[in-house]
Amino acid sequence: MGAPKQKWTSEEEAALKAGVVKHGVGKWRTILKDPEFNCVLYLRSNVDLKDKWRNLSVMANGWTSREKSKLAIKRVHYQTPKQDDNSMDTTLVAPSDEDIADVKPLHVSRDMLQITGPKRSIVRLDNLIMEAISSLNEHGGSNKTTIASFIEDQYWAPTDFKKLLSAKLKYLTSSGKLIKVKRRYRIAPTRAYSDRGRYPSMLMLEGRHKASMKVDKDETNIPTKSQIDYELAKIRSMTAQEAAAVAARAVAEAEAAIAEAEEAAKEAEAAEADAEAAQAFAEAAIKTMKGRTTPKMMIHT
DNA sequence: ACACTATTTGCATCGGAGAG
DNA sequence: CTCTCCGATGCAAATAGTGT
Repeated sequence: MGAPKQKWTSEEEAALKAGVVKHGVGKWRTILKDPEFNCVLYLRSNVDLKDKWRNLSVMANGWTSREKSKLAIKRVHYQTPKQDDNSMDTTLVAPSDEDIADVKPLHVSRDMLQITGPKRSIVRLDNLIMEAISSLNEHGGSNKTTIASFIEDQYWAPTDFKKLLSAKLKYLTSSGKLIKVKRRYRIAPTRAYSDRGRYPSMLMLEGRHKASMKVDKDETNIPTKSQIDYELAKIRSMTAQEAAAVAARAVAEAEAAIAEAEEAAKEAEAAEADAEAAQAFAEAAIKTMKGRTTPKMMIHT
């Protein structure tokens, strides 16, 4: 074929993984534009990134090249619910059995479950939770136990699944994707800018995006174009060793971020446990009160 | 000026070719 | 057989053009 094969170096692989951790799967252009990874990946195109990620995913799942061609990254066609992994639109349109949710190398995030079925291998817990709530379709939402049972019935869950689930529920609630009422979770209405399935990204820097920029500036730290140009110029002048060092640093930072997130999840879980204990105590107290009062005097809660 | 439609542009995926 | 490259394709957003 045209260009000679350019084998992926470990630095490039690391940068790609770090990029996916930072920006998510499918954000190839964004990863490429990120000054943190561009120094290593500047020789690659967005298609290259996608291809390599496909390969990594296949390897991580132990599929052969034959299976790969049929199964590798078949999933809901990207555009239909075009979105970030965290977007909740997936939950509204539950994937069919034919679909394969995000296929990712296992080490990128522990926030996924292995699935015993022949087609699915790894899906994000976020999506499973949304799928569970949506499928259960219980009036007033579903509680944690029901959601856990639903997921465990269908998928292989890791030993610390309950912990992960609590943390994730907490996170989804705090981020507004779920609404928690009396220990039941239900899906929150779709947010404005996710209805097109696109989250703000570096692409917004491009001229034609500027006019329509709706991003809350307090939430994003978007560098100016000149800053990016400067970074890119700096990066391009680096030697291979320097570039590799920058990539390694990027990976280390990404790993640190993951560790931090996991720590935060643990704290969230502990907080939730406390809250649940308090609620249980309150309910017990109310029951006691009810037992002591005549029906006429019962306080309506 | 505004609304609507057509065209262009950018990005992502799929699936196959072929070098190594 | 694996891994990379590449063409075809589809979708969404931006932009240009046109009518009222």
